[in-house]
Amino acid sequence: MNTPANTAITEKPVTTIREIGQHEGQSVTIRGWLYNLRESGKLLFPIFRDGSGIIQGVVPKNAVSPEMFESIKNLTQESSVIVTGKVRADKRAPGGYELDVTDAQVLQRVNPDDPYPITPKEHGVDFLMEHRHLWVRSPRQAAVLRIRAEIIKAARDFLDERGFTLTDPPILTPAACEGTTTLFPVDYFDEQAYLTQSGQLYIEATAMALGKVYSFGPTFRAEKSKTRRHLTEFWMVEPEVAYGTLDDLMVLAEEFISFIVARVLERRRPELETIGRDISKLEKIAAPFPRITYDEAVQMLQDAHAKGLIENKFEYGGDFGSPDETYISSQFERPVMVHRYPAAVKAFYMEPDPERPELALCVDVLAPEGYGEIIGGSQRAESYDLLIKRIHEHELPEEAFRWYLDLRKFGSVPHAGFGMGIERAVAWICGLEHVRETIPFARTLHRLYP
RNA sequence: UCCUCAGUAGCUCAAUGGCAGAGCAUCCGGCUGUUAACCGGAGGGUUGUAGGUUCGAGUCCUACCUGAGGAGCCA
Repeated sequence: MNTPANTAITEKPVTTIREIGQHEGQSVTIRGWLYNLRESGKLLFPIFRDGSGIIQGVVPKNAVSPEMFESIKNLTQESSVIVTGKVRADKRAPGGYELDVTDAQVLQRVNPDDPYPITPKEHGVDFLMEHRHLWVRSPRQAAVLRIRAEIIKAARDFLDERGFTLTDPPILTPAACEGTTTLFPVDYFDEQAYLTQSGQLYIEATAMALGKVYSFGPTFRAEKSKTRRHLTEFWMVEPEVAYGTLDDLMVLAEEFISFIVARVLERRRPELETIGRDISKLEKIAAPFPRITYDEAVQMLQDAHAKGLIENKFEYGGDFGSPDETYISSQFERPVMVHRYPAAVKAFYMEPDPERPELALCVDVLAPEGYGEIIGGSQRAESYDLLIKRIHEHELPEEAFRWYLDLRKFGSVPHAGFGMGIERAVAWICGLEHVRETIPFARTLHRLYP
């Protein structure tokens, strides 16, 4: 960090607030922003943040020049500043250390006539989302974004270490995986293209080439959903395994999630504490996860209705609604894997259960604490004849799936894969109310700005 | 698409149909250990928009706009 460019500004070692404890008793420089300023007569308490943490500075009037004292006293919230001072351990400081400020170079002072809008007070959702580009500076939001990054790294490390190859599917696609009403259309020269809903069909192709593959990227759904679990643009990680079966997939899913949670607990505990997550709930997350069939889940729901625990009676054959998923997941402390749904309510590309062909070899992983479905996966239809029949049944354009059907003509094998929604996983692991806080700039039904 | 709720100062919110207010933020003043500091003072408003009822509307009625939560659909 101590490059010539930095030493031009100051001769003291440049450090971060996170690592400032290593410099106790020394004079150091930190580069950041004013988070808040308290004063008590001839004593100033400027609080600085630098992206790594927060530290309180102390400036007695008689310790610095009158000009320096005035300069710090006139600092406004979020003014950028390079601060030099001596690191001192102090029991009164929340982070354990304070900085006895000797110098503060103001790069840009925020104009008090147009002050920083996000004050250290309560704000509403609409206001914060309108100022998301500034809201990300808040300690809580910064912690969530660090955990998100850790979850993504953990997901990729897990797959990379197990012999999966990252193969990036296209974002611009000619057709839908599922219904066309949920696609975002874009002009593609003289043709109509759509933003991808899932990389799945493409990674089925690369799985036939490379064996074990995954994709990680943005996906888009034009669903008019206004709930705490929905974004129109969200990120998915999707592994796909040639010669994989539904049973293989469930083992992969539970090990995958367990690895990610363990990694966050290992490396992002301070951030989990910053956001006030109940860590004991995460410490219970370890494979194996409970597995129940769709039939068993339906029985649970009908028993619950009989006992008056849930409002609506669930009819066999339908897909679970949000309240149903919440009830099922609330019965377990670990994620629960629900498998073998009726094929009629699932996507066209799923392999039927050979023992009960009306069921699909699929699995949904429901996160605990009511966070709903974080993973959906299946063994894929293997036979050309079945697949083309399903494409027709779902009234999908056969022409657009010509290449996909080729995969069943040229060495078709059993294969399986799943997709995990990053934002829902982050919301669950962080214990957040809404997925909009799990991504730097959320795209929701009514928000395209900032 | 449907259901519910909300829109008043920069922000968070008050105001029985009867003078539009408080806290925070901003500005001025005070305080040598403050922890969303505190104390005193100042400035700051076309009450989302358009109609209607009424002696009188922030408040009641209608329509619309914007946002939030939920349903459906989904990760």
